[in-house]
Amino acid sequence: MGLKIYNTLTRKKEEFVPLEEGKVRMYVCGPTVYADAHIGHAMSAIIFDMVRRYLQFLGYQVHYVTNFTDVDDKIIRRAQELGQDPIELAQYYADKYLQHLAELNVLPADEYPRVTSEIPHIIEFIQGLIDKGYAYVVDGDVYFRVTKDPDYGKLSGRSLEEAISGTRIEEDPRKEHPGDFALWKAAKPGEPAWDSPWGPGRPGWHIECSTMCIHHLGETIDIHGGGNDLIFPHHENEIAQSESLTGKPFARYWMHHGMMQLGGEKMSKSLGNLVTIDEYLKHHSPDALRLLIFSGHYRKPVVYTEEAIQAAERSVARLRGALRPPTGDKTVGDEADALRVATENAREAFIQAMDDDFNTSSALAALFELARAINTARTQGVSGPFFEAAQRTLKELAGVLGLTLEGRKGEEEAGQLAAKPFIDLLVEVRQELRKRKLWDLADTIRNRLKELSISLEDTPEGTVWRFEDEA
RNA sequence: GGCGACGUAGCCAAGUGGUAAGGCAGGGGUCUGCAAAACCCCGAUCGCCGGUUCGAAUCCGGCCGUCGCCUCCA
Repeated sequence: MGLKIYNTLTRKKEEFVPLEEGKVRMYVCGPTVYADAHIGHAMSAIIFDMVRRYLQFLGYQVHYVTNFTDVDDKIIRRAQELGQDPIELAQYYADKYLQHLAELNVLPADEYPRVTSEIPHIIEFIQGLIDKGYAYVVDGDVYFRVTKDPDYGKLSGRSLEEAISGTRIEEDPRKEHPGDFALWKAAKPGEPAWDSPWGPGRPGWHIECSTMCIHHLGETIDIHGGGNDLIFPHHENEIAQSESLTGKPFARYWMHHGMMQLGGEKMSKSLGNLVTIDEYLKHHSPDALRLLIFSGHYRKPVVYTEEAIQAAERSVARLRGALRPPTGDKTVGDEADALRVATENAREAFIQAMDDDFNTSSALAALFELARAINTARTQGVSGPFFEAAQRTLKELAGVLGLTLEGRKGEEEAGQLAAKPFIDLLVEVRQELRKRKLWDLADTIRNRLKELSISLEDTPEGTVWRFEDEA
């Protein structure tokens, strides 16, 4: 068996074999930082976080690099509008994005290169292409010569003619071929610029990723990922540049995920149909976003709606609920045995699903089945090692998907802690009311607490209460 | 116009040749003073039409619909 990954380059699922045994070199294209990131960006980070976590779960040592584009036309324009320094603006949004990723439980990358930190390498890269005849200089700009690259178009599956016919590429008489793309852009007045052999300027978009990738991970990497909107021209051009320079395959597996949609269209900054991560986190949990994303396949689009995220929130609550403590004391017997078997089955089903090109939807089904088995066992009075093992497995496998199965933390919790003795007191009083069969008053307390997001459950062992975000 | 993906119960969604996972919502039941939580039971023949096959949601062709890329984009 083993892991299979769908490779955009070959349009097939392929068995995953890394370049170097036990190690994976992985690069994911990060955002251009000129505004608040939205949950489509979060989705990209979350999907590759899951890929990375699963590879680590399988025992691979993963070297994970993702970048920030911190110099480009949009950043410059936005900075000019705001009267700010473009590099500082980019820095601000990059920092904010990193903080959001942490809140979303995305593991930090090993490196976060940026355009501004790679300029010398980029210049060297471009010079290498010029020396080999793959690039040419015009008025301080440098362009890649697509006609010199025989397999240009192999990733996106379009020929050079197709790539340009019917497109809206502006004819630029200075370019040899309309498909030629900029490696280096001569600086206009007031723009950030670096000295280069071709005059002051800044890198084009595609060159940065190629350079960072090769610089930090080597000439051939295992996995190169991004949204499917990057296939053309971005990744196509990355391949062209990189392979023309090194003569070696650039990436062995190209992974592309589908887009997050809002209102029937791709969520995007240019369309303005977006939910920022900031906004999302004010109302919903990180786990719910993961559940929404992973309930479908990563290569398909995800439609974001308020209803969908609330359904996901309830699904997460179900998984969390399975982590509640046992209530009985049966440590052995048929019931305990059944739970042991269910645990083993869940692990197996989870791995089988994930091995099949990260079929998270199917993997989640295995988690829900395990949750049910745990709940059944709890009702039957099972506890002890098998119960603990089942819960540990649920947490572990959920963790591979980056789900924490924990309630909210931080400021809210501080306030909640302070309220605890008072809630205990109310619950105690209500118990007394129930003993005296004063149901009206007892129910009033329960209802009023419910309005404050505190739910009460009367069990045979007594009343338990919890803040609604917790298990 | 070119390239590509998708269309499965009320909603989300796996499954891609042998008679349909899972989640949310809904209905019924067990439990409960009533609830809640949990558990049990109930639901689809897979966009439409035609073809291949002993057999298709699953392969082929056509049609309809949705989305993505072809321009900055996760």
